[in-house]
Amino acid sequence: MNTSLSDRTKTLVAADAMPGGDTTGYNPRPHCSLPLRLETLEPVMPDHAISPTRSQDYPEWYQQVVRAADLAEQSPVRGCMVIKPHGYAIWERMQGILDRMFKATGHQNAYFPLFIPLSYLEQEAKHVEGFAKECAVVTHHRLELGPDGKLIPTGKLEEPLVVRPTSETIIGAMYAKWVQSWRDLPVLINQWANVVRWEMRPRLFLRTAEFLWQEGHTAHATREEAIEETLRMLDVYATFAERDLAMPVLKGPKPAGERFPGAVDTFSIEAMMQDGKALQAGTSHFLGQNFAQAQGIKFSNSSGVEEFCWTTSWGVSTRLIGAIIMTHSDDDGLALPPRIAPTQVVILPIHRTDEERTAVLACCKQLEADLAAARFADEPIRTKIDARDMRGGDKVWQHVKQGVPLRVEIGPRDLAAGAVSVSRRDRGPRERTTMPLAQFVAEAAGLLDEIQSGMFERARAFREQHSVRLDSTAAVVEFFERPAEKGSPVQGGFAHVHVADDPAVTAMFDPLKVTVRCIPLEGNDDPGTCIVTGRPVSGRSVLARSY
RNA sequence: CGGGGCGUAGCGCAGUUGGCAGCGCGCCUGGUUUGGGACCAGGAGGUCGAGAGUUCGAAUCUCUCCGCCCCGACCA
Repeated sequence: MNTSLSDRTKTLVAADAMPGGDTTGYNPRPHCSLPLRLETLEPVMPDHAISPTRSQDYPEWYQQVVRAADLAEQSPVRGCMVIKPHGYAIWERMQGILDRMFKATGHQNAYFPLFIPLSYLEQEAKHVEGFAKECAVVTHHRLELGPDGKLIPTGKLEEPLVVRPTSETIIGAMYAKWVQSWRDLPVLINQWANVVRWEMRPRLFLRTAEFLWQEGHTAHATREEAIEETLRMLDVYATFAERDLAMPVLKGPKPAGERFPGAVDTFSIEAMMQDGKALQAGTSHFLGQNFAQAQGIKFSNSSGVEEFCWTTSWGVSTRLIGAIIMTHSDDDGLALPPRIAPTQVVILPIHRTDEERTAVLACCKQLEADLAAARFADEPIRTKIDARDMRGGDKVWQHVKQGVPLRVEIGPRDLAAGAVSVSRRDRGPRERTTMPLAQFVAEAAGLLDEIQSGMFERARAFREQHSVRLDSTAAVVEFFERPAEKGSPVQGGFAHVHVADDPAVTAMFDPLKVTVRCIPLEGNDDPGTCIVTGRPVSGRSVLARSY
């Protein structure tokens, strides 16, 4: 930004408001004083592409990252977002990988109705209680033109229909018809769908009135088999989160108060976001026979005796996109783990003349083909040539903000030298390395692998750094009330504490806005006594603030 | 649904005795540039969130409604 002094005088406020031409346009100091800027005589250059930074204003930073990466935006419908192509491409990656994992564990996809008869929801007492407050209800099926030209709903339905907040009841009703014999079991079905939960306070990806997800619903002959399924899918989610999203998670059962309405046991994977809060990134429920009894999902066992099925359900949603953002992104915008990135390598041609353009583009296309022939994570490397006619710097920053793992620039000088210049999203945005083109082709997959594991390690180190073992209520209070350190958005973190699953525990930490997230299944052979009730417990629970 | 903040060009904002709707960025065109978020010139773009009211006259005053953001209650 080579602004002359006089120009700067004219554009001071704007320069300050738009660091480096950031199109998000966030302006933290709209009334920036003129003299202050003139004194320094420095061009107002940004330190970061995203403003505010994480430590300045974490929630605002999150929204700016979503916008700068062009993932989604608010729709005209309250609480509902539009998922834009880049955001949807990430979701499609997630779908692709998870879908393969579901199939590999024996599941099939099917599709059930969006609408659920009101009476179905009433079948399971706790289930109604849990979802009643956030249901969209369809009561009419026709519109008529009123005298004032406005449309009026008419044709009242006999029985109102609920837009599914989850599909246990409608799917269970079908299972009741499908299952008769022990030979019909297990039923292992998944559906990719949208659901609606009329949330009070929506946030892009993290909590929207309508969201996309998958919901697996299974029915089994025995309790053991259903529990095994519940834990198997929890493992699938944990593997996916850690291997593909580079997001370390804790998995374990939730306390009674945090259970899915109608479940006997709810297990979750919990991830730590960069502000120290926990995000429930996936859940797997053991439903016991609750739904089977409510809906009559019965079978004759091999002895001819009629029994109720044991069912499970499990799901992850577009919330995972929010999880990626808050796990990996930095003050320059989104950073995508290579395995989930829709584009892993972006090739940026640099040229002036038409001859240069032709030669450079030819080289780019060859590189694209070479990379497609190379493999990373058992797939061709996903490459995009960005030949748009716009300034190079602008283009580079767009890809930084969109989180593309590797950027490759090819200009006439590189062409002459048979080289490329390579930048990594996990390094500084201005860092570049020049290497022979052939070497890059050979090493690209390795680089992606290094970025992937580096992102995971960094996230894990962050979580460990903000995790503590605490042994008194006073220590817990101190941990969560201690103000964030300068330059850090983190307040609190994960506290591993001995607590019983008891209302007294919930009440104790309620003022801190801290809850028991889960009781980790792994590395938790650590018996002790509950710091609130004094009862013996077999291991530590994780206390945290959560999304 | 409670508390707080806010709705003026795509984005960020200015516009307080009510009197022609502005600035910057972005966008378009032309030119000069080009290995790093360029410069010059010209241009397009707004029923000022919606409705009602007060007034000769409303972005500005009054009322109602809608939406967004933050904090709470609820949740994937």
